[in-house]
Amino acid sequence: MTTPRLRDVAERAGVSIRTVSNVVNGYAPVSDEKRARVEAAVAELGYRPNLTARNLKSGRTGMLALVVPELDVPYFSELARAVVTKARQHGYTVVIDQTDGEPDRERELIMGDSLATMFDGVILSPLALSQADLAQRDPTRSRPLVLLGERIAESAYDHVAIDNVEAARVATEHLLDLGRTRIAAVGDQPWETGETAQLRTRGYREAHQARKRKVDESLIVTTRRFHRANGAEAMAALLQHPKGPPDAVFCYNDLLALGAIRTLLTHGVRVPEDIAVVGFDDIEAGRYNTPSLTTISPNKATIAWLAVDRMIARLGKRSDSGPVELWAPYELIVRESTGLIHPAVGGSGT
Amino acid sequence: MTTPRLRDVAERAGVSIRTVSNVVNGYAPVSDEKRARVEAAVAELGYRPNLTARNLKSGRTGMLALVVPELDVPYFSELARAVVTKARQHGYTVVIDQTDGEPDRERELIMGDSLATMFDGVILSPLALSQADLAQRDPTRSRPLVLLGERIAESAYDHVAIDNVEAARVATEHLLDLGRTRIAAVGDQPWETGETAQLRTRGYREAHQARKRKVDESLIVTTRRFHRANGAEAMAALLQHPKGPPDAVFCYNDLLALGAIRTLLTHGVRVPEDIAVVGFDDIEAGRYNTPSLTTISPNKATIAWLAVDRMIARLGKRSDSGPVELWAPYELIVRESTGLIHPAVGGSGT
DNA sequence: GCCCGGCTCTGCATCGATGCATCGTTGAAC
DNA sequence: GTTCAACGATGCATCGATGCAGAGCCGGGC
Repeated sequence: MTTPRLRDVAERAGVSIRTVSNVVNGYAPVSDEKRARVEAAVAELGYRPNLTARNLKSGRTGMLALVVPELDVPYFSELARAVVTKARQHGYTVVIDQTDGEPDRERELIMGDSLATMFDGVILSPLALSQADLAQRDPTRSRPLVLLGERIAESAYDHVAIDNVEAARVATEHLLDLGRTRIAAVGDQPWETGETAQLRTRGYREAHQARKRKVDESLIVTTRRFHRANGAEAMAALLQHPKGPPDAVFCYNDLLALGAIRTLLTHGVRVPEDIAVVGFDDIEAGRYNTPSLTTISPNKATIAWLAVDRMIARLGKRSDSGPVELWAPYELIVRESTGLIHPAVGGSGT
Repeated sequence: MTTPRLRDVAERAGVSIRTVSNVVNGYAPVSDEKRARVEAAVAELGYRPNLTARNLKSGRTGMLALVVPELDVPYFSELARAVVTKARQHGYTVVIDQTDGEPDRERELIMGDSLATMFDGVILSPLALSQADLAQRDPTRSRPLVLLGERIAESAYDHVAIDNVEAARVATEHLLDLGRTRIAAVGDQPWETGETAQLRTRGYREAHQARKRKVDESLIVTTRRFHRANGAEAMAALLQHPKGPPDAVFCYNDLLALGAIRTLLTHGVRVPEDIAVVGFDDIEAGRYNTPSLTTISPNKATIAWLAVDRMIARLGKRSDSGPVELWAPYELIVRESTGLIHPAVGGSGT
């Protein structure tokens, strides 16, 4: 048995296709009698409107794509949740796609057929995509694109981010204020797609500069990715440092920090007494870790809110108001990994 | 400027619409000359096929919906990743939707218009949906639906799960084998939508029965949800138990266990010396926790694999072969929280 | 009694692409 | 030289719904 169409309902109710459409959509005035007949027919046949057809006619799908590198990275899944929730309030469905950081996959989603017709717009957290890729897009003819994160500052697109340099400086200064002198930085990525990491490294340097302290380049550790395993590995290497281990570590995200802490604890190093650790992102796992994790907390709800609002605005008006840069707030949350001992369990620290 | 259509390309290339379609899709043989002309026109105009129109004609969208309760729960995001990856290999795009456990939202996705026309099928991990809701669906006329998890065993749909009763029994027996005598169970949900939890409670009971031990009902703790906060709270309550704290805890998922461990450590209770803890799900956070978490590890890759394969099969053939039940393997992974001290950092335990 | 305005309701065209039948041309086979 | 198959290319109908213009009918006003 096939799905009933508007036409089937019309035949059964003895009215025109158009009238059924009107009833279903609550459009024009319809006499009570016909309305009742149509509604009965709809119920009997179990009619459901075909959204694909509707989309074809209207040119809009009511779907937004959210493209993130990895779904099982808490920062992204928490952010995704916020975006989905916010977009739903505006009547949009969000399709989440993960790229695994593959350039081809990101490119396909931004340039490809899907975006052109399946989604009304895309919110992208680029990882591998280069400036060149984005420049190749023709903004005047493409669907709206909102970028999340720091990259591609001078691009032709709206973008939402926090001030990574400043936030990294705040995190580093916190460690300096604790009297730590040999502060390692874990997570630098001195290559094309590591722009966010590079900004954090800059903040790390600025903090030292502001305090008139010299940066020990050998304490800046590169990691291929931002996972727990990378943090654990980097920390193991730091413990072997020729001048001895550092007395503090600024990790460029919470996963790196949690991996690093794991390594420290298994080696009998005390956190924060021997080595203090700061993370970045404020994921839930950090709040419940022992020791709980001091971290930079970007306001994910605000990021999601700004990104979705921006997208809605783009979708609404025809006026091309030029690319907009939006900054979301963040805060340093001090927990046990830098000295605060045993707060209320799971305390948010806010 | 508007998006070019097949027709625009045809005009520019001086051929028929149909020929352009053939070139774009690589269908029928086309002379090299016309092919070149068409390809040039496509490139010049920047033509992209309209997927909505294509979908309308073909009746398929190439999209599957994966519906989970909460995206930022690691178990689901890890599972989602596996499903997305697997489905992509079959040429399907997966749309992930979270329901926040709201019955209405789940119902809408299963019964509503979107499924009827926007997705070729749905893989659902039901939380709030009742048997009655599912029974109301007409399986013969709806799109394929594959259920994940334990619920609704006798439904009319394919379903993929692990043997929760047996797995819970294995986890509990592991604690009994360690010589623990007062084993708490954290996460029971004795209400309609808590079927998975109830199965785990059954396994917990069976383990005691098999060992000829009596269950202390006051050690079975109910939690509203399965988050870290719930585990922390439940553990705090258990520490106040009139007969004193238990000497082991079986938590119904890893988040509960991590929350519980956090509470224990902040109260100066040693894990596993004073209280051993077992979790369920094997999320990455448990591997890097200190102490690392002993847990039941359902094979998520297999679950995703089975679910997607089943879906593909349903989409392929017309034959209604009746609902299929598929069981995915699991294993107990012993780590520090039940006694294994300092394995290789991040060791998977496999 | 006639005309006009408003309210219902309808048919046709359209969104952009594909399935199918067909038509003209060419080359090979007899 | 004729027949026929294969090939290349095309037009029309169609997928399911909505926009638009207008038809039919009713009642009210003069």
